[in-house]
Amino acid sequence: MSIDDIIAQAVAKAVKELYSVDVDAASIQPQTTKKEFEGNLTIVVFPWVKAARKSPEAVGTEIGEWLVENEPAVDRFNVIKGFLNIVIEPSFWSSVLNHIAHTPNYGFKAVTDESPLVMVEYSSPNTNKPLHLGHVRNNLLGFSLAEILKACGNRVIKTNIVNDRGIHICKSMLAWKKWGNGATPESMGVKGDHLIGDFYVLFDKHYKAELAELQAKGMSEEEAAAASPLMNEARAMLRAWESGDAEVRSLWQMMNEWVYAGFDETYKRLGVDFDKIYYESDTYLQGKEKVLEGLEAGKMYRREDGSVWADLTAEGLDHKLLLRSDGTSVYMTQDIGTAKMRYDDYPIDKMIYVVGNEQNYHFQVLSLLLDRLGFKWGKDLVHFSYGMVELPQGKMKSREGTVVDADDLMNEMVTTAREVSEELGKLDGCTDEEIKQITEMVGMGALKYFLLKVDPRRNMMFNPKESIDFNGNTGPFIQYTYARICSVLRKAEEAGMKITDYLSVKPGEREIALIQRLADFPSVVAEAGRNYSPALIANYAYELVKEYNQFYHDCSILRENDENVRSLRLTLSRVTADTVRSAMSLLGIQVPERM
RNA sequence: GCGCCCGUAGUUCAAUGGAUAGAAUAUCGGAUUCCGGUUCCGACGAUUGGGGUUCGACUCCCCACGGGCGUACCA
Repeated sequence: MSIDDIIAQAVAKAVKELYSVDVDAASIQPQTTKKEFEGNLTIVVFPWVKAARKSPEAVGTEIGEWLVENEPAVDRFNVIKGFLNIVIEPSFWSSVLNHIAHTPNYGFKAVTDESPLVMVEYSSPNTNKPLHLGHVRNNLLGFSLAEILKACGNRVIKTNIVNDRGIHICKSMLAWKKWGNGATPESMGVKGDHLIGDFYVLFDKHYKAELAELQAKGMSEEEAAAASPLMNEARAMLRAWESGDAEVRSLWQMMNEWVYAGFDETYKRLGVDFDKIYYESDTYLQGKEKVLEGLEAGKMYRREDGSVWADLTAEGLDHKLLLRSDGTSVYMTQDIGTAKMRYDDYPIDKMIYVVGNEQNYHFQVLSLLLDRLGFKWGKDLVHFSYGMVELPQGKMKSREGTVVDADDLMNEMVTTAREVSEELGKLDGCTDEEIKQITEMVGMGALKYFLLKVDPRRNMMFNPKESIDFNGNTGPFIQYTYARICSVLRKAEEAGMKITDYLSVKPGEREIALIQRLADFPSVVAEAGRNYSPALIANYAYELVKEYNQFYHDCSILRENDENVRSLRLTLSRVTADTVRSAMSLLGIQVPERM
């Protein structure tokens, strides 16, 4: 049982005995005492003031006195306004540390076949262009969320839905056919996803030129768009694709394979993966089927032009198109089909979609539609809605060419990590292979930490220069602290230092603060799971290393002569290192033993 | 127009309805003969504005102002 639980239960008992009020101990959440007051844990006593018919100060004092009398872990207390600050018996903290050091895996709930099954969808790229910074945030959030949910005792299936069909793919295909001269990733020495992206851009360039030409002849913008031969050719290609035209299909397949090979490389470097990948080319027909079923059951309606709609005005929303007048599917239809396939494949308890907040409306509608179509999980689907990433120079706009490419970004981060390390002379004496590994960890760690430390729901500013700073609230700073602890532990081992019994040691203030912080880790993970927030873990990791640095600054470790005190400090160091590594791994970030 | 989200130090981010709103960075000043000077300590500096609910509001409600996103037979 944690110290928080011990105090919460004791307080509940005190309130019951003193004021005859029944309180659920779980509802009492002791807070860490602010540093300007004396104490370790703080209880807010306002909730019981009314029942006690006494002043907040009196209630705090009475509960405090009761605790000192009846709870051995409590040494003394003070009351300020309605806040009861409790000082825990110092030697108690040694046993807390000992308990943490001997609890495997922080006491996280083990995952069994009975555990809830959560499916997390993330990444969800289009196959007509390479991944960019926005996808990077998505991928990192999705992966980290999956790790956190696993630590919270869930079975997790990571899934990806690849948008591999539609007019946008046809544009790339058409451009390649017209102007590609048989180019392949091999012949051009370019990653497949970039090659296809280039042709997509090329299509757009020609299309724009064509529009300008037509408008110069006096057509309106709309007329020009409808008349554009290039666009009509792309539309024809989509129809040919839908009807299963062999030539179009084989071109489509070949080009998609190139893109997947490129994506795989990017995913691998990002350190993310998937248990099951779905393709919209497989799911869109199922969605169509489902919608037609709904139409028959009177849950949807058909308009004169043949298009199929759902009336959501009763739910306070608008009418939503589900099948075009030509019978083809839209995005929503595909998502319905994808949901159906997934729930056919897995006994899912909870579905989480990691998708940007520009699609909030889409998921609101999807939830209603799935519910209406009889999917019992529809109502409870979770849209993990995250904010956009902006840059110091402004927003990313693909039309203006200000998109930050994921591969370029990763290269840049690792190169910078290497430059900084070399400048500081940190990697002297390492082999090339070691340098490569370390700079990869640091560069990627900087990128990941910076993107994950911010509350996912918020829009954020990504500043590459700031992210790789070895100081401040950054990945490298945390990695550095970890490496330094490893260095201390190595030296202790080289010197043959053994861990002796430290249970009788009374830790000092610094040590207690660090132990208390370490003891918080499991509840932080649980909180991150409840709130779907990797940022809580990231900020915890930072707070933890800051706490360690203060301890490190004030207390000698290797030079301490009392071997029991030294044992306590070595154990504290080891547990801190383990916790840092564990927290960072929940973010998908690796930590180096030297850097 | 309508709907949703967001407004916190110069800047980037924190703060389950709880104490004097915390960090980082930048700027200025200081400590550390010592386990990695990539450390530690201090100063400066903020809740967009106006009402309301509450013992207590950055947080909840209303209004105004400012920003973002959506409202496609795009995905």
